Amino acid sequence: MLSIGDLSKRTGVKVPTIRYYEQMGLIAAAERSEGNQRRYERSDLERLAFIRHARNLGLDIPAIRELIALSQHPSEPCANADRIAADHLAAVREKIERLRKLEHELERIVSQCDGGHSIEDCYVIRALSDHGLCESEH
Amino acid sequence: MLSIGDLSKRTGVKVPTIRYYEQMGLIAAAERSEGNQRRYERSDLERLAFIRHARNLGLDIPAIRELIALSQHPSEPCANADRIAADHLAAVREKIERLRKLEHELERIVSQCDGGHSIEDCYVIRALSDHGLCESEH
DNA sequence: GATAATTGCTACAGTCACTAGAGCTTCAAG
DNA sequence: CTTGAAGCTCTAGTGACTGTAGCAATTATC
Repeated sequence: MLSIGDLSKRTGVKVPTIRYYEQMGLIAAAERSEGNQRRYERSDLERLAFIRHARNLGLDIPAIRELIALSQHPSEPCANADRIAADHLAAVREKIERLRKLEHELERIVSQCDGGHSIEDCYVIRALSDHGLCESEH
Repeated sequence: MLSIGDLSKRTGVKVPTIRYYEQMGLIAAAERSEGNQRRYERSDLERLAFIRHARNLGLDIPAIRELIALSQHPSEPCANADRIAADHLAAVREKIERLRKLEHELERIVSQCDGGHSIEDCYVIRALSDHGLCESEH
């Protein structure tokens, strides 16, 4: 039986975050000791590792909840799990695309300004004031 | 003199967002009509366009506040403006890096699962359960 | 000029995934 | 048996808005 602190140390998930996941319904409400403290088993360790891993990959809590629900029906088809991951991948790719454009624009703006003159002539400020100086929409 | 709705239509910034920017000190509190409604001038249009442009580039509100303050001292050196933009560019690049790694890992996970079998054998679920199946740390 | 539709006002709650703090109780070690 | 660490609940704060409620003012139509 592990205390919440033990579970935290073993999974790298902070104590308040574990309680938060319980509140969000990602992990079952733990058994309690006589003094009302949470006591965990090995299976909670695995569950929490699953959650942490999914969060590290950027999945949000509803998606994780759904994946957990799915994982509890081993004989069901896995199309839904596949879809969740694929949708997330698509979202990640969109974010990258968007950030790439920003990177481009910022690169261009920064490269025209070496910080060695006055605000009056500063390309950073001018570019922000006048969208016409931009190459792409954003 | 423009109403807040006019200003909104002309800049593409939503009405509540304009009020929010006022509250955050990005735009001066507007003059009011007899009936206590905000009335704006041409200069507010420009200011708001500046803010919107900076937000579109991903700059946060404290950064924008600083840029606005800088822009009001035209003869000061522009090193600070340059630094804000360069720092932001660096942050964008870091985000892209991180998302690239996620993309890679998700790609790998998704490609091993065609959605045509059962949860039991689902690579998406297995990969989330077992970090050892991952190629990189995350 | 009356009425109706739109727009505006303030203030507060909600978003997401936590994180921090207050004020208290329980536990483990010496 | 005492002390300090760890645990408990509850509330509020993060960032940049967005949505809602309940009004007041303005504009358009008749």
